[in-house]
Order: sequence, then structure tokens, then C-alpha cells
Amino acid sequence: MSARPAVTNHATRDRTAFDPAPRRATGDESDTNERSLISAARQIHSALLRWYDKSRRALPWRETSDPYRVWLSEVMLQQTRVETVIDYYARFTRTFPTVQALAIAPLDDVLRLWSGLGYYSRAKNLHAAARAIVNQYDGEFPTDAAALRALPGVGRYTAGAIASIAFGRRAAVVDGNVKRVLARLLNLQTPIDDRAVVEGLWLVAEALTPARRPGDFNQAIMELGATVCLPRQPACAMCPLRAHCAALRKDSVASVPARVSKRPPRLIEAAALAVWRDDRLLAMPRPPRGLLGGLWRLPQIDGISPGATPREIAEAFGDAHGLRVEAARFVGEVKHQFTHRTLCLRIHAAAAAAGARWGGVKSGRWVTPAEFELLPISTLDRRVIEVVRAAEPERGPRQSTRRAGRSAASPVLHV
DNA sequence: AACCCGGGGTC
DNA sequence: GACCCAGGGTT
Repeated sequence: MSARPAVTNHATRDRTAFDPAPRRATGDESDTNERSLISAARQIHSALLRWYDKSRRALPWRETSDPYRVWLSEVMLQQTRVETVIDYYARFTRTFPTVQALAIAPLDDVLRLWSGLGYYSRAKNLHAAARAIVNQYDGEFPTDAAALRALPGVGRYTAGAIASIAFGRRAAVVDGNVKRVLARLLNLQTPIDDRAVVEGLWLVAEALTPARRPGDFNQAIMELGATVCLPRQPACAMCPLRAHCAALRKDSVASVPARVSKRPPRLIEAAALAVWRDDRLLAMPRPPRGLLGGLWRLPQIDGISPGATPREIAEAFGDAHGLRVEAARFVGEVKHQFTHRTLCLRIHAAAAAAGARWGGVKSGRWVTPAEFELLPISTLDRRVIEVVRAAEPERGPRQSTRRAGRSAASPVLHV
């Protein structure tokens, strides 16, 4: 990646003075390919935009240039597929039609609506950014990428996306789609997760981004990656850029971009206890940071061996939370696959001991299973609650509340 | 620079 | 089961 972008902008200006020409990352062939690609920028623009105008999917956030909605969609789309986002986007825009509405909402309402979407720090950052926009910017989004970048949860990609799509600024985006498309256009042999390579791709993307219709161009190249230049079995015959693709020319599309080997996920074994008090369960908040930070769950028994007996579980719970319970029994096991963790959770149930003092459990709440599912919880805990309910159907009316937490009409909790 | 952070569609 | 998705934050 030693070729200079044909067009400089603020982000790349003066880079020459500091850049030791890191050609090691790509090698001579990609270097040549990069120069020819950038020199073909105008043809690429017209071919790609013509294709996009004809072939683009009708997505809800494409019906507006409201920066609030562009921002909301971009945050939801971080590491998340379009099909998954559509329903969440609809619920959010209905519940919070403006950045002001989002800013005045309690964080728990935002997390509840986010439940199941994953990467919950996105929801917390979204909420914090909404408040910053209302308080510091008088409710008006900043229009340049640098100011947008300063908002929590807005990185280099999202800042470029909002600036170009909502405000027509000439700013580049590099996401997973763009990486793959550019890697193939350049016939890049190096893994695209290499830091130096990613930086080089940003420079290429910035060089390619047109001053005219930058937002459409950015969406077009991402759309191409999502619908044509697929990770496996790309539809090269239909590709509007096939004349510019070095990987296609060299018949190496299948092996580009290069795969990066990943470590296997670590195994976590844990035990949880469903504590019943009449028809209510004890719900506890997770620690604010870390995995599923701040979301609710059953009380967990830390530091206990996976094979612990129900009796040991009950004793350990009493020690940890200062609340005595009657004999516990094993009710089921839930395995949950995170991206980088495999959780095996053994679930037990017990009744709170008669006459036990409740005050020891300070942060907990007593909620019915149905109310539990309306708290901000993860997909994992939705499954856990299902297991607990199935084990004790006599504890209350059996009703399907499987997706209740996602409902915009969720009643307010009083617990 | 390495690591952490969810969930789900797709093959 | 592996892959990977309109990435960002922390250390």
C-alpha cells in the first residue's frame, strides 16, 4: 500500500512526511493493482452507482436522510446483519422518533428494546450520545466526520457513514464488506485483519470516495459486498466491477481475502439458582462492565465446581447473598455460544427459606417470570428463564412471553 | 497491538 | 460446526 491516494483530503494530508511506505504488507503486485484501481476511479464510480440505482435493496433507513435515523441504523448495523436490524430499527424509530425522545428515555427502556441484538455497550453508548447531542449540540447532529467521531459509540466507520450518507460529506467507510471488495479488486494476498493492511484499505477507500454522491457510493460498495461480492461463491458474472477486479483476472477470488485462523472459544462453567418466593423469582443485575454488563440474570454462584450438588449450591448461595433457601434441585442446563466464549450454565431451583430475612439481597428484585422477561436481559437469560418456567409450571399461568421483551408496548414494571 | 464484547443467518 | 456480519472501546 505505498501508492498515494490520487485525491487527498483532510484525513490523509501530510501523511507522506510520516509514512515509511509500508509496502511489506501487500507486495508489488497489489501495489500496481492499487495504482490502476485508483486511476480507474471515475469508471468505478459510474459503474457502481449505475448498478446501485438499479439493484439496491429497499431498506427502511434508505427512505430518509434524517441524521438521527442514519446514525441509529449504522449503530445497529455494527457487526449485525441487515435482516436482523430491520425489526429493531422499526421498534426504535416508533418508540423514539427523535434524538430528543431517545435522550430523555431511561437507559433501561433503551436496553430493553435492544434486548437480543447483542453488543449491549452499543445501546449504552447510543443513549449517552443522544444526551450529548441534545445537551451539547442543541439536538442538532454535527455534520463533519471528526466531530461525529467524538460521540460515544461512533468510530471511524460510523462517522464516515453518517457524514457521507446524512450530510453528503466526502468521507470514506471501511467495513467488512468494503474490506472484502477492495481486497478482491486489488487481489490482496495478505489477511485483511492485519493492521497495516486495514490502514492501507482506508487510504484506498478515501482515494476512491467521490465528491459527488459519496453516501450513495459508500452504500453501493457495501451493498455490492453484501449481495454480489459474497464471502463464499460470489456472483462475479453479475458484478458491475468485474472489469476492474484483479482477483477475478487472476482467478483467485475464492482465496481472497485470506482467512485468519481464530482461537477456539474459551469454556466457562457456571451455576445459577432460581430462588422462588411464592410466584416470584429473584433477579439480579450483572456487574456493570464485562460480558452482558448491567443486564439482569438469575443469581449466579461463583467459584463453585461444575459438579456441585444442589445442596452445595444452596449453601454457597446463602453464604454469598445472605439469604437462606430450602433444599435446591437441579432443573436443567443451558449451553450458550458467544463469539469467544462457550458458556455451560447449570440451573438449580429452590424456595426461599420460611422466615428468612430478605434484606441481605440488596440489588435484587423479586419478579414474576413474565416480569423477568421484561427486564433488560440477554438472549441467554431468556432461555434460562424458559428452562426455569418449564420446570415449575405450577408457579403461575403458563403464557408465551418469549419475545415479550422486544415489544414496544411493554408495560412498565413495578417491582 | 491485543483483547473484549452478542447474536444469528448461512453454508 | 465454521464463518462472518454496514465495529467500537479498553488497556
